[in-house]
Amino acid sequence: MSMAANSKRKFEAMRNDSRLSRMLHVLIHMDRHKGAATSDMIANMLNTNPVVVRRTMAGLRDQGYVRSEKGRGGGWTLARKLEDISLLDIHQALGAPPIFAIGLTEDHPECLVEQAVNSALTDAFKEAEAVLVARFAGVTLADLARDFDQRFEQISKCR
Amino acid sequence: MSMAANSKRKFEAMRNDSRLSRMLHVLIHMDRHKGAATSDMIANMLNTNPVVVRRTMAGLRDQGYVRSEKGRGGGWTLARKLEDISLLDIHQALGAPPIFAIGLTEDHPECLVEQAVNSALTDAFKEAEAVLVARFAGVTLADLARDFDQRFEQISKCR
DNA sequence: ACCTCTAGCAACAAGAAAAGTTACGAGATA
DNA sequence: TATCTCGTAACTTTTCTTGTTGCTAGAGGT
Repeated sequence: MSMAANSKRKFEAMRNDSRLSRMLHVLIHMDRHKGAATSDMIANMLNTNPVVVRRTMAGLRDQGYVRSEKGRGGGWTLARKLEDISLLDIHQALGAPPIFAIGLTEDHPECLVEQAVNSALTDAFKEAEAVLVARFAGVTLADLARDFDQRFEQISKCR
Repeated sequence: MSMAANSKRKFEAMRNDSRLSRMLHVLIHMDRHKGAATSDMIANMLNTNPVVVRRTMAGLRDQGYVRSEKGRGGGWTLARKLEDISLLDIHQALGAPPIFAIGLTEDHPECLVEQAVNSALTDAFKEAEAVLVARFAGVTLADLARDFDQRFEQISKCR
């Protein structure tokens, strides 16, 4: 029963890039778990498969946020404290994928109308992106963990 | 030579939704053009084909920003003045497509960690979206046209 | 030594989404 | 009536991301 792990969700092919959300989820769980988490375990948690996990976590490893160890007893461990990892860090470790689903056209670079349109749109997008990046930079995984604690407390109280 | 129009760009299938950019481009040109623009003409301008143009412009027509007329001499005309159309109007007329390429996960709605993560992310996205929407609402097509005029003037001066 | 567990990696398959395409219908005008 | 034009449905193409398989290599335990 060692390698009976993966594949649950076959369809429903993700219109959005949910890697950031997933990695944040995983990292916080890793912090609590204490002990290496195997790709298989993580894949189960995310309803995906171990190869996808390794693929995605590779970026985090390269940036020094997690470590991976081969062999028996190996797996993934946090390489930093949660308070030293921001949402922006993880976003960038994932390769800073495009934030916006809306894009510009470059069909007629010399067209002054196109230039005016693109200029207005890029200004707006840059402004929104700056806000998002600032937000991401200002939130650490420790903040999320604290939020978790509060939610847990809240639920405990209600019983 | 009447119907030798469409298809230039076969490949390069658009990673982003560029409909907003394209429609803005078209609308401003329509304002200058004076006279109905056929889907074929517009398709040529955008390096696409007439059916895609109709499909996209349908939303703008339904919201009253443009009119379409069938038959000889028909085509598309502006139904409002440029100063009465904002970028936000067009975005919404296109069905308010998703702005962000990054999404959340709902794998474990009961998981408090996931809740904490999603809460932080949605807050950030909402804030960024509010900024973008405010920007879009504050810019009219007339503003873009003015920007065009300035660029044109600039170029004329440089000669 | 050998066996098992683990990540790393490359290559391929699958599924979905957006755009492109084809085909035909309906209205308008000469 | 012939032709131009949009309206629309159905199908195809292209591309992206993820999922999957198969193999290599390293790390322990037995």
